Amino acid sequence: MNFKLDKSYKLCSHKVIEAVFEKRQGVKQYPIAMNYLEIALPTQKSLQFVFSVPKKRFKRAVDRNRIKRLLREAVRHTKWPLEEFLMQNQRQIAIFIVYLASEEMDYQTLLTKVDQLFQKLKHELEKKEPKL
RNA sequence: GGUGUAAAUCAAUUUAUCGCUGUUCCGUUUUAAUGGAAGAGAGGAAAGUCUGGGCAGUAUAGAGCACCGUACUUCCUAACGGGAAGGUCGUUGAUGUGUGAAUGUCAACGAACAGAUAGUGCCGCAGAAAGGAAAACUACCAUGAUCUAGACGCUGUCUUGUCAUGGAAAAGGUGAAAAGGUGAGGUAAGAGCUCACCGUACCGGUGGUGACAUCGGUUGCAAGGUAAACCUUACGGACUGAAAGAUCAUGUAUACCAAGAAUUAAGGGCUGCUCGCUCUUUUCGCUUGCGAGACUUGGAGGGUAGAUCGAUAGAUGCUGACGGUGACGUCAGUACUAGAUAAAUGAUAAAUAGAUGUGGAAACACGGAAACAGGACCCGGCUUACGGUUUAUGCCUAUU
RNA sequence: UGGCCUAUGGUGUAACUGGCAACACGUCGGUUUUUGGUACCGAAGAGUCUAGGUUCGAGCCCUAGUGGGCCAA
Repeated sequence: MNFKLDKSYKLCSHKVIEAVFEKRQGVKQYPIAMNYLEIALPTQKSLQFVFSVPKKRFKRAVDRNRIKRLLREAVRHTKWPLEEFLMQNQRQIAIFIVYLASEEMDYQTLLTKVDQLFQKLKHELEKKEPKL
């Protein structure tokens, strides 16, 4: 089980991010939305993430940073089943995570939500496999 | 005890597990990945972007105007619109002196605090009049007239009214503001008309680096407010902004450079037309001034996306001595690796300690890191947000 | 990151050089109509984003803050 989440998991390429939003594939579980796309990434990792908290809802940088840190912590603990599944099948996906709520939530609820989302995502990817 | 002001100071600590971003060291292999260890990792405002610099690039012979900024004095500083000390003025409180107008002392707080006889503008409504020493509503005084009414001592006199001419600028009302103030003399009534005192202006002496202070004198007091209205004076200011800029890699326009050649081109004017003469063009606010020019050949390389540098040891902090009223300066010692890039400091569990608060007579119990807030080239300030602790001090209240 | 603009009834805009905050639409009441609309008559509704300052007087001038918007890659 890999609990690491270092720089190589960070999605930076403008082109890939734009592509993710053009496809509009996503799973949602309040207060989090994940847009994803299966695409060849310039890394050996099978996953890359963007964490986003809108400035319109959270005016202060302190609040945005705090929520992003909590999300990153939750993802770090729950991503391993999905990552192993992708590694076995030699697939790569980019994920754009957006925080939708306008209030800060505690770590435990975020952890369960993120876990549920990754399970959903895994199901959808399993369904799609035959097409490829 | 309450409340205000000023200054100083803190912005939790420890352990375990799982992680994040740099640095150093030791390994592994496919040399760009990966494993391990050590040590480092947000603020007093990191914020607002209001300012001053460093740094970088571009521009610039010089001068004037325009534009922008600053504005009591002296000093500090790399510099400042910042700071220190001082001056003046104002407000409030306390307390004196004087018949009064005024004025002294103490304390706290505040001041965008140069110039209003350089000029221009504005001052609504109200009011006679709002800036020209002007005006005359009520009221005042004098002289004349007699159409009014009344009294008496009745050919007249007096009082009152009305009208006319003149005096005066005191009183009233208006207004934010009405042209020195108080007291006395003076006068037909009045008036700095005169006098004393007060205020103010000017001149001179003394003290101070200076703003100013103080003393004395004077044919002055006739000319308000507004410069956060235009403006005047003095001083200062080139522009851009790390997304600056440099290097690497990629490899192409005619902006750039050099040489050659040429004195040409476009538009306007003079003329019926051509030639010719003459003016303008450009330097990006304008003028003056100084320069340049179409074309050909050669050189040199633009944009997009990316990497590295720029980029973290400095006008640095702390301690001590000396100089200075102080801001601050000098010397000595000592300490200090944040450096990310859609952007690192987190999560979980426990312990220590723990303000306000709640209950209680007290002991104590409960409760629980909590306010404002997250670097983005770096420093000096200012402003704004905000929790606690300590010290000093003004005012109010209570007790002794 | 740097620069600039703006805020006025419920909505959209005025208010010139500082001097009683105006207009349209909408809202409400009435008249007309069998009823509704149209039309006509009338009324209410801001004290100018917030806090200070300058001034006799501030929507306007100055300072600080808050919200909204725009430009530069």
